[in-house]
Amino acid sequence: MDAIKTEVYNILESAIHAAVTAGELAISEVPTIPFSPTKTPEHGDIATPIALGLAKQARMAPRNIAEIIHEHIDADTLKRIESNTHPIIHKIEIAGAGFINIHLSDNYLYDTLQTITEMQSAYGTCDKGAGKPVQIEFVSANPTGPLNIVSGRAAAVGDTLVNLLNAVGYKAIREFYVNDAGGQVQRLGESIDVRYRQALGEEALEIPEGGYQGEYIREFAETIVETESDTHLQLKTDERVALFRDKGIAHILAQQKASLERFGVNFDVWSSEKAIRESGKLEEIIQLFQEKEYLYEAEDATWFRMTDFGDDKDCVVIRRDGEYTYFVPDAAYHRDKFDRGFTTVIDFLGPDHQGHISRLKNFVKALGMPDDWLEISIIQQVNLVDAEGNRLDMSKRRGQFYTLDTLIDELAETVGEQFAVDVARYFFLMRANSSHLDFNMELAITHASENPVFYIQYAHARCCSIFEQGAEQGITPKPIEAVSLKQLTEPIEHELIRKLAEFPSIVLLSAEAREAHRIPHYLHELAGIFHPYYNQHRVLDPANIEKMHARLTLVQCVQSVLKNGLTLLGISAPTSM
RNA sequence: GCGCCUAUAGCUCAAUUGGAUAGAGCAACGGACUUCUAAUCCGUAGGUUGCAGGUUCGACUCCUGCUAGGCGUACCA
Repeated sequence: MDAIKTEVYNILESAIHAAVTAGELAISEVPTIPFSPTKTPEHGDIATPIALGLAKQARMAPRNIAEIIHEHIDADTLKRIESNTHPIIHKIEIAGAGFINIHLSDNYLYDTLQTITEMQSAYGTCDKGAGKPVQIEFVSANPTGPLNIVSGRAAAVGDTLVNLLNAVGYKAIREFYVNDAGGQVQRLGESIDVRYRQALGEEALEIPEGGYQGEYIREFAETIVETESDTHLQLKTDERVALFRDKGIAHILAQQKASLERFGVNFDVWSSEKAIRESGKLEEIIQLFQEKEYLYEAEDATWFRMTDFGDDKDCVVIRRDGEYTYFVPDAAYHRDKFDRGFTTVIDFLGPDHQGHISRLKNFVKALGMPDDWLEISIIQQVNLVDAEGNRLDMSKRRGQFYTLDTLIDELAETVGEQFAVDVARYFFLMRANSSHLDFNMELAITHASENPVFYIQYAHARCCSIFEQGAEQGITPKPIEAVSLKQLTEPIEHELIRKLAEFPSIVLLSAEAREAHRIPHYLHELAGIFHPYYNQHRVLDPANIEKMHARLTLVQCVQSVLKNGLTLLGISAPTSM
């Protein structure tokens, strides 16, 4: 496809140059010619609005420009197109406001099948990223409680984006930043301490302000009592809180890791805030800021001149009590990312971190990193919608929340563990990151076509089933060289192949725009062509051997693309359902 | 008050980043299993893209101003 596109590009580009040389087109510079796949076959296979784009510069009507470009296409090429002997172009038409529509010859379709067959699981990949190292930080939930479903969404999105970036040639890694230092984990230690002492009979104790009320804290404290009894009561309170804090972090972190693993997300790097703090990097940064005169003292605290960077207020970096605010370890952490050599860093944050974006970017700028080095985007909230359409509220602090594990447990009850993960991942991925997501629990467990996950997986299973059935009848697919692809004459077969041909550009687009949701949509569309095809046309037909083999090749390609797409999403491609 | 996000079919969302006639799925209605899996397919219907302007050959997309909702705006992370 790429080679074909390039050839078409070159033909049009030289036509434009020729028109300019002939003095018929008054433009100073030939811009890049944009191509897009067409929405309807009437518009050919690919189209370009280049004539519309040149209209202003050339001071001519777009349609005229299109005509002129067409007339200046190399004479030999034109002759071959007209006589139907051109290897790739079947027809060039001017339509609408001045679109140049290119109808490709069937060779293009065969070429697509050839490419898929050759590349197999690599179909869809490319080396656009040129091996550039990219780091994606996501989830990064505080180690103070189980992962909620927003973290689940972030996990699915981040994981998939890493897959996508790697598919298009970057070297992307998954990183989880553990906030194992600071006020939140201190509160965790205090909360566990309260539950511990309560379990040992102390009364009149309350979870401190900002502490964690969750039942899991009580359970964990009771476990400590069971295994270690009351020995910790001998410690001073702050020592005991520190001990429980560390125990709690380790315990909850292990739980979070287990949940993520269950969800099919495996991080490459786990970074620790505590380690960053102990590395001395915070002091380096403070010193750097001091040298650059970004800091000043006021009200017994140290402030950063955020207003110099366009923010509406300055912010505290060292509190009155001498503690750093979270900005400092965060800035140090990002400096550390930079030092590790990533050319691009992407942070996915939760919806409650909106205020964070501009400040973090400003700190990064203050540290001298390029503006576009850090990309931050918010993964919007998730609402679980029950049968009645009611939304369940989630709050970690109030102690009642819907965890990622609960969600998968609940789904697994009806559809089994593997599909539970598949369905959850798909639902988390099918919306743009910036969109709020309504997770329809009822739809998720439906075993029918209205459930998009099953719809796509079923298409894959059907492909597999054809080969299985074929094998029973002693039919072995032939290698593509031995297949007459000309037998694929049905319009729906061409439509299917055109859709298959789109896959690599969808992958690339989705990776570069960081929009994972395009893959689920694409796969759904592909399945949406395959199912009708399957229904209308029989593949295994021993009465028509040549056609059968051509169709088997096509089905193999559909199967590959479905599988490759699902794999990018971390969703299984079942061979039977 | 200020900042970010969102507003598209009855519902949940897309729209190749400014291109041709705005598309899917649910929900509704009618039909198809002697067939490679009916977890499927075929058909019907659904729209002033929140409102008002602007930019241009062309706007769901960009700019301005409104309206409504969500989130943020800590010496918490």
